Order: sequence, then structure tokens, then C-alpha cells
Amino acid sequence: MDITKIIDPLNDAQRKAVTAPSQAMLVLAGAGSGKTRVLVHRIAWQIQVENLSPHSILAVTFTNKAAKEMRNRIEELLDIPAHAMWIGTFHGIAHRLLRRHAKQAKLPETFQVMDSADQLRVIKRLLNALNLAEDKWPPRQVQWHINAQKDEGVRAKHTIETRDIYQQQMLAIYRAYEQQCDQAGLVDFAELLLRAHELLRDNPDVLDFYRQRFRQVHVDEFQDTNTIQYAWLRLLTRDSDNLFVVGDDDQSIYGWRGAKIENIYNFQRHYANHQVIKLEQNYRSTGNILKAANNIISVNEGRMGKELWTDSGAGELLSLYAAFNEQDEAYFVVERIRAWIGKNGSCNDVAILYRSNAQSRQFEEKLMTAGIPYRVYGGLRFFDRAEIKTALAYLRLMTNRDDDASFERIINTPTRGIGTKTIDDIRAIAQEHGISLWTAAIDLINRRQLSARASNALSGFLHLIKCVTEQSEGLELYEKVKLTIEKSGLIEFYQKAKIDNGEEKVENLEELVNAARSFVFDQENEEYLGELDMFLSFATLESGDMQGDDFDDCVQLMTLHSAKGLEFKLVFLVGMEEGLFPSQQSLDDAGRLEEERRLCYVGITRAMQQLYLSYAESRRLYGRETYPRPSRFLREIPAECMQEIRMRSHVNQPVTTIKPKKESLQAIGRYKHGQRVGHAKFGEGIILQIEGEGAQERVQINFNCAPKGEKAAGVKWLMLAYAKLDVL
DNA sequence: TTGTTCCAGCTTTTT
DNA sequence: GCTGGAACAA
Repeated sequence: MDITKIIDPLNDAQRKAVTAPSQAMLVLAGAGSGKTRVLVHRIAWQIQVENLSPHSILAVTFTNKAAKEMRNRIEELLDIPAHAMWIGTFHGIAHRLLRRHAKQAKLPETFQVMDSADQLRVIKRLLNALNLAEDKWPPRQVQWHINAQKDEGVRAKHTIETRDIYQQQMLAIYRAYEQQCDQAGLVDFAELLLRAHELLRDNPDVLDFYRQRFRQVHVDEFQDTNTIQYAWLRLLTRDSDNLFVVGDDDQSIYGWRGAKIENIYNFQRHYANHQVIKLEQNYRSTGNILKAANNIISVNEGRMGKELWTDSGAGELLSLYAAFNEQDEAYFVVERIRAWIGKNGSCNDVAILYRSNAQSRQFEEKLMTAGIPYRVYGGLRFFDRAEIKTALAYLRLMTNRDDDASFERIINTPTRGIGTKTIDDIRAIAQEHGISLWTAAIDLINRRQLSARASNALSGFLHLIKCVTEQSEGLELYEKVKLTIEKSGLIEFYQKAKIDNGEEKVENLEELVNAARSFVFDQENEEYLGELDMFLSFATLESGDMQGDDFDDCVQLMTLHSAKGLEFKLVFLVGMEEGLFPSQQSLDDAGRLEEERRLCYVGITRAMQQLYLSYAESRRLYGRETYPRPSRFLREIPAECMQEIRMRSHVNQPVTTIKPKKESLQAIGRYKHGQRVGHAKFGEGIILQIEGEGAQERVQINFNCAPKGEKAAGVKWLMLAYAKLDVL
């Protein structure tokens, strides 16, 4: 047996973690210390040396990308196919469990997963049905509240009654939302985790089965786990001490979305026989970069304590640039990138990191002008595009008629003459009888209360879905998708010149067919469901994977959050200003400030060779000129590892552009200020203002004398070209 | 149904 | 100051 391949590439600490006997283990892995390597080699070790079957391995990550990478590296190292191992995201694994045990999880076999956007739509519809004003109950806040409850493992029925009116109402919404999802067979992301936890908790036979099966459980990025994820891990591994977690408390940057750093402490409490191993040798960055990182993070209180070191030398000094304004900052960065390229540097090795997405604009513009290829992370993803989601909604409704969210999405897309009135009627019936929209629609037609036109349109829609479902029977997956897209009329709908980027949308739909064609149906593992259902789940759970390949040689632009886990030879950390980074919202909360500091630590440790930090002395923010102070984090970097870069000669002085005001408030023709006019619908009123010219000319009128039986319309702007006004 | 105006909001993101 | 969504007029 050749174990040198597994242990030779490791340093002492790594080897200790990899070869330790089976026990609970916490590996505190600093940035760039070979965290993934330890996980991969640990699993390889267990299979090869401890003769553990791949079947007994469970490895959980947060992103599909990380899961994929882990799988690939294990396959490479062991030279065996790794599909017997369960390697996936928390959500992916939970999903698989729920599919296998749908019945015990009290879910319909064809349940579907909805993403956050779908969830928001369901909530909006619910608020509407409950007659709650959206400005008083902001859907996003409701969504946040529901997800936060689920992340904590709290069901509506568990919540203790309170006197607080707000809490009561929220609870009522939560309850209604749960009911709605159950009825439609829909499961949101948080629900996947919560349900999977309940499945194991309430079904001892199921729990036993998996506890027997998974002899070793591995977790990546453990510091990012939330309450329910940890509880789930706990169920699977308690009493067996077979939990191997890797994480870094200093890189915990997702507290705001429920990640519980406390889980690291809980782990140490719950697994009495655990071992802690720290990985502190860094293989990524120069000594100076690490010095800066160590210094910054040491300001935080309550760390587990870790200090990164390298034996590869100090390297170049960090550079700090004080830009005149945000324009100048962008010029500077582009200038340096140009120099880098001039020295045969590759664009792929360069990243511009910022705190908030809005900051990317300046850099995009300047890079564009300079003709340097770039890529901005975090844009709209393929499966999130409206046309794709619509097409998928057709497919979803085909496999599950109760999917109300999909039903609503496509009932009149493309437009087929089913208006608000008809849809409202369907909703009313559905709600009254507690049935799905689909059934309610059939009911509505049978009642013969609809106008002939509406009735035809509606039965046309129902018929369409039935037809496509029948016709697609027995077809290949991609043929099903193709047929659906064609029959639904989506292609023609988007081909009409009227729709923005219609051409592109059609192309995307065609791309969806390709995606279906290349979708690999892992029948061995997923015998529990049809191919179409698996494809739909894939679309919501693993869509991120489809995102652009980094084959092109581009400069990478992204937020600090999305940079976690990546590395670049040359890094620009821009916008180092109080109020931006650390962000305004975290300034008055010590805990959040520490998270910002960890974020800074993450940013700095992305750099391998060279790190530039910059701030602007003046910045346009929300339309206002601001004069921010340099970020406190800059002061936390030891002076001796940083050099300041002088202003260059060509710095732009501020140019105050004087915009000519092009409002000519001349009263032309027969309308004058104070003129009394009449309108067919709004009655009589007085002209308050006139502006614009020609076709754009419009008037502001105070309608204070309404037609009989109506309320006065008040102040309105009307286009003169359209409004029929009588001069009185 | 469509095009426009109005208005709030304005960190970070994966699944 | 820009942007996305809602509200409104036609």
C-alpha cells in the first residue's frame, strides 16, 4: 500500500491531523494553510489506511464549488471514482435525505425546492391574501424573519405566544407561510435543513441507519455553520466522536446570515475527547503580507489564537495609496495593472477587492477604457434569469400541479389574455377551499361564471400544460425542455422586437436545452425520482456551478466576501475608508466591527505576492461628496511593512461640471399658469405648473372640483399631448 | 398591456 | 445620484 502519496506532501501539523485515530477533531486552519488539503488527505487516509469504505464517508461543505473541488481532489489522490462518498453542501445532502425519505419527512414525493426569489414571491402573495400592507410588513423583512426562525430550528407551532402585536402578526404570517408551502409541495432553502434535522430527530430508524452508515463525518468551513446545521451534525455524530471539522474563527464573516461562531466552542464542549490542531504555516503569502494580517486580526478579542508564518521570506512591502477621489483611485489601480501586464503578468492573477458591489463601477469603466479584460463576480446567474425561471416554472407545473408559485408565474406569461380579475377569482376559490390554484382554476371554469373570453383563455392554458405533459412523456430530458419552451410560446414571446434583449433571452432558453442535454442523471444515487425532477432541483440547488468558466484571462473584480477561499498574486484592496470599510452600519457595534476586521483579514490574506491598499480622500457617495477618514484597519498594519505611494503628476483636479438646466417653464399656447381647465375624468382644476416642450410638454393641475359623485382627484401631472383638456 | 413617473433605499451571499 | 419596483395614466 502506497501511503507516501498521502502523507509526504504534508507538514507536521497537517500530518498529525490527517493520521490521527478516529476521534472528534477540530482543525483550526489559518488562511492559506492547506485546509482543503488536510480534508482531502484525511479522507484518503481513512479509506486507504484504515480501510474505511468510501460508502461510509460523509463530507459537507457550504458551496457546490468546494464540494466539487474536494471530490475531484480525492479522486485524483486515490485514483478511484468517489461517487460512493456523500460529498456535498449542507443543502444538497439535506435534499438527498428528504428525497429518500420523503414520506417520513412528511413531504410529497414530487416536492420541489424554491430559491429565495421564489420564496419572496410566495410571501408577497401571502401578505396580499392576508390583507397586510406591504409597507407595514415589508416582504423582505418577513422573509428574513421566517428564515431566521428556521435557521434556529423554530417552527411556528413552537413559538411561545407573546403579547407583542408585532410578534403575533409575524407568527401568524409564519404559520400561514408554512401551510402554504406544505400545500404546494414547496421547500425553501432553510426548510431543507430544518426538515432534514426533524427527519433524523423524529425517526429513530432513519437516524440509526445513517449513523451506522456514516462512520466518518467531515465538515469544511465549520465556523460558518448555523444552529440547525450544527444540530444536524450533532444528531449524526453524537456518542460516536466521528466528527472532523475544519475551520478558522478568524475568517468567520457570515455572522449576519446566521453563522454561529459559538459552534466552535460548542463543539469543544460537546465532544469531550476532541483534539484541536492548529495549522499556522502559510503557503500562500509573503512574510510582509502575513505580518500585516496577523497584526490586524490580533486587535480582535476572544479569538482562539493563531499566528500565520511562512518560510518563504518577507517579499515586497505592501503599498498604500491615498487617492484624491474615487476616480483617481481607479486610475491608479488600472495604471498598476497595466504595469503588471507590461511585465508579462497575467490578468487572472489580479484581483480588485471591495466592500460593496457598488464600488465596482469606477473600476469597470477605467478597465474598459484601458482595454483590459475583466470579470465582475456576483452578477445575475444563469438559472436566476427571468426567462430561465419562467421556463423552469412550466416544467415544474408539469411535474407538480400543486406548485402555486410556478402556476402564478406562468399563467399569463407569455400573455394569453388572463387578467388580474381572473387570477384574483382563482386565488379566492383556492383560498376558500384550501385547494391549489390549478384545481381552483378547473373549478372556476366548471362554474361557468367567467366571460367566454376569459374562460377560453384559462382552459387554453390548462390544456397547454396537460398537452405538453402528455407529449413529453417518454422523451429525453432535453427534448422535454425543448418541447416545453416551444409549446409555451416563450420563444415567440421573446422574439418580438418589443422586449428588451429578446434576442439574448431566446439564446438563453436555447442554452437551457443544452444544459438539460448535458445534465448527468446519477441514477445510482438518485433512484428515487424522475430525471426531470432531479434536473429542476439541480437548477435551484446547484445553479452556481453553471457560472462562467475562468478560462479567459481577466482581471477579477469581487467583494471581499466572495473572495474568501481564493488567492491572487496581485491584490488591490480598495476603498479603505471609515464608513465604507468598516461599513457605516457596523461602526457602533463592537461585535460587528470585529466581523469587519475579520473581513479585512480575509482580504489581505488573498494576496500571494503583492498587496496594494488604497483609499480616497474624497468620494461621491449617494450623490453627495464625502470626505471619509482612512480606515482604522490601515493604522493596524505595522508601518515597517508598508510603503506610501506618492501622488503622481497627472492626478485629476476636480472638475466642477455645471449642468445647464434645461427646464423652460414657459407657458406656451393656450395653457397658462392659473388657467382653469376641465378633464373628462378628473373634473375641473387649476394649472399650477407647465414644463417641457412639444411632445414632452406637461402640466400640473390641481383638480379641486370633481365630477358628480366622485372624490376630488387632487394634484396631478398630465402630458399635454395625451390629456384632453378643455379651457374654461 | 405598456410606458412613465414616483419613491424608497442604499453592505456583505449561498443554498 | 442611481436603481428597481410600485403606482398610475392612457
